[in-house]
Amino acid sequence: MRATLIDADYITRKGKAVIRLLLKRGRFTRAYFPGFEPYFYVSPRPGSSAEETRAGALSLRAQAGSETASPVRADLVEKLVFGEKRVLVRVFCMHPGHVRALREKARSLGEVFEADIVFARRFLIDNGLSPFQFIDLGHDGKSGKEFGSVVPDGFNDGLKLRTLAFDIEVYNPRGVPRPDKDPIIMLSYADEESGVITYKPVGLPFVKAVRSESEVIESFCRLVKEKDVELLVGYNDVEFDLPYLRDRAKALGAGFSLGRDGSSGFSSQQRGLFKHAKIKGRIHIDLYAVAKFLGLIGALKTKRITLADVYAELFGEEKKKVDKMGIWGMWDGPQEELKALAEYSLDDALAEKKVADKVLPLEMELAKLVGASLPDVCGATTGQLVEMLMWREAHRQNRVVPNKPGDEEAARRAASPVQGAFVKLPEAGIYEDLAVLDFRGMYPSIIISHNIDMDTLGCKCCPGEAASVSPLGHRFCSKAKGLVPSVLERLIDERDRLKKRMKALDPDSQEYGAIFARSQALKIISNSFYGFLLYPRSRWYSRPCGESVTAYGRHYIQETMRKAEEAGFKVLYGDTDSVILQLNGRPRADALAFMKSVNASLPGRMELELESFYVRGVFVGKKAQSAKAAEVGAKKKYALIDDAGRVKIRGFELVRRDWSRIARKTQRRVLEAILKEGSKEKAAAIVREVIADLKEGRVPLEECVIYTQVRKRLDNYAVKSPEVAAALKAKAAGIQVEVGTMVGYVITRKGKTISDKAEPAESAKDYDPNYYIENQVLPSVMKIMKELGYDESDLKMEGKQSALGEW
DNA sequence: GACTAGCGGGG
DNA sequence: GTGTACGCTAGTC
Repeated sequence: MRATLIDADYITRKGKAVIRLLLKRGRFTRAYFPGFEPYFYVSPRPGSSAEETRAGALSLRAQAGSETASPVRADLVEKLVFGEKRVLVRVFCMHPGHVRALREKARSLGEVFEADIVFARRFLIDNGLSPFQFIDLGHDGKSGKEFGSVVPDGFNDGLKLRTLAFDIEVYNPRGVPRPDKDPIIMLSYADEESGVITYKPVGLPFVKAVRSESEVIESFCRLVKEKDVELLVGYNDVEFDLPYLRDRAKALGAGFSLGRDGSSGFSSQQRGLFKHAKIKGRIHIDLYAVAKFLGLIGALKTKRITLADVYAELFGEEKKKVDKMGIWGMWDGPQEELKALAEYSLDDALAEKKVADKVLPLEMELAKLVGASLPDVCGATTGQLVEMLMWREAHRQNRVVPNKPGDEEAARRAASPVQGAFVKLPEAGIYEDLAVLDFRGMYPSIIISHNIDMDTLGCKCCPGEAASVSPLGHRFCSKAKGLVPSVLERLIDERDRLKKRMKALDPDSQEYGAIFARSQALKIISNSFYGFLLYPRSRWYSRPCGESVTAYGRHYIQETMRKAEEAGFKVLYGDTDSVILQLNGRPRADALAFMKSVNASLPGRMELELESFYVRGVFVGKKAQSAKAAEVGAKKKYALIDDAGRVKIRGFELVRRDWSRIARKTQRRVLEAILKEGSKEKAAAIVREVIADLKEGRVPLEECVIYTQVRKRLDNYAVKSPEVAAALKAKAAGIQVEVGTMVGYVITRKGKTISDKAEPAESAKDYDPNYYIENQVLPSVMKIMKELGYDESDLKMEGKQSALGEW
């Protein structure tokens, strides 16, 4: 009988641990696996034999809580310890709760390994099991029945979990709601259907009115039960919604059970940064943690990880918003306000559901890949994900897992950064006829091609040239493949295979979507390995390995640049893994031939690729502002245009909303004039024209509005900046302003200081031309124009051609 | 700059 | 639960 593995934990029966699996066979069900014992390894200290150490281990006694713990047995196993074969003592314990105490005692016998892995995860690793895998139970699979073997049996790729998103609204007359006093007023939910539960009649078809707040809470619990929810989803509900529900239920004496066994609500535990809420028999995911992870890896660009911002970025549309400080007023207000609140509430749950459907496929692929449960994977950092995978891979290769560093060691590592990538800064100017070449997956391919690994480092078996010697002189073995390179190679090979398959599929098909998510997961993990080598808490930390990777990177990019110059190209720019060449009138085929010749000399799977040819580009030089900035690498700042007129912009602040539209628009027009027509004179003319328009008052007022978000309560601002001044004026005029509100204001002619002159967009009558010329348009275009030889006075000289030397 | 403290999301 | 984690940035000197 096959079932899909969802998660694993354990229960205790007669003093022994019994692994308990959460499975899906239509519905969620449990299966039990007795007989799996916790264990750890002891590496005999020098001078002691394995047998002596084994005997010593067997005589260990330790106090674990109220019990006296002792090993149940110990055997000898051969493992690779940092690349060397050694015989280790494997010490089995009666119960996971005994391990902590016994391992401390065991340290007297030698170095202890793998004594700090969660028991259930140990089970999954040792049995080659991953969540979302089919497993064969070897019997009829009746719930609760025990079984003696589990066989991995392929992945359940089409798995659909019954997912419910929910959200609460709370009465908040004092700003921050107080769970002992302020009631939950609405609760929204969304799966295939959606609705709002409340206790005031609202008169909307999706709203169900019950009699009391208690009934709102109880109706929700009933809903979860009746729908037999498998995956409950909220947004920051670990910190807010779930505890609030629990606290209100307690205050009201209402029932509150979410667990599948009907008895429990949820339990939360601190997990580093995040809390994690567990609901018995179901999966619970807080999308806030997921969104934060996506922000961390660059998959989300929004700075604020609010549901509204995340939704807007993922779907390119705004969700409904209300002023949160005014929620209590809407609840107390007229029927229309109440309706608006219900609509907002519903939209929260709907938005969560859409976000979940969009982001969870990737998290599920990550879970499959690293072999950890969905809740474990959601919100884990990339370092943690790589570690999870590495435990599994180390086990497969019969290698012992290195121990985690202590706090002081981690701090020491963090305080010792390595030299980063090479950057050749461009000379500012306009250039034509360009080719962009870059190394495909540079750092991963360096690691694989040079077998960079803590165990292959310092090779003595490969004589002379046979080893890979990094530019820093570190030697890496060329015979025995290291764990890191071998895992990385497998991941990249797998991703290449998937990419090939994707080419043959319809991008809208379900299969394509599934493969895309897996390919994304592989990409995320592959790209995390370099960081993992230098991540201060990494078990596989190796400064020599990490610094060798960047040293090789600098070597290859510089070599490529040197060869390009040799081949007659002009190297305009180079950064980390890419170079921009000017063809100097030579055919594009020459650039391709050059690329081919470079590739012929590259080792292993390193490969230089053509990103694209470009007709024209503008580069803005950026001087390194500090030693630290130079180390990190100067920001890419250039814009390119290709044959088809597509513009590629890097590093320019074109889209920031805290500039007025006239400033942003002019900056864009200037850049386009340069890119499309190659004319800095045209660009200068545009600037002069805009300055004239501003002076003559021809620029519409709405182009002068500057938007800023109020980041904290207005009375908390010590300095009265223009946006704060405008916000205060808006508030005085009866407009709601709270944290998060977008304030639009215009700098007017009236007043002395900038703050005096700032007027809310709604009430502004004119604009101060001087301010918009000097503080908006000129600074934004000068970012570009300065580098092309203009200074501000050139652009302010209306109509006149400025005297410019050649540059 | 160099360093520390505090916050993130939610209503 | 054999366990534990971050990173930015405003504010200060």
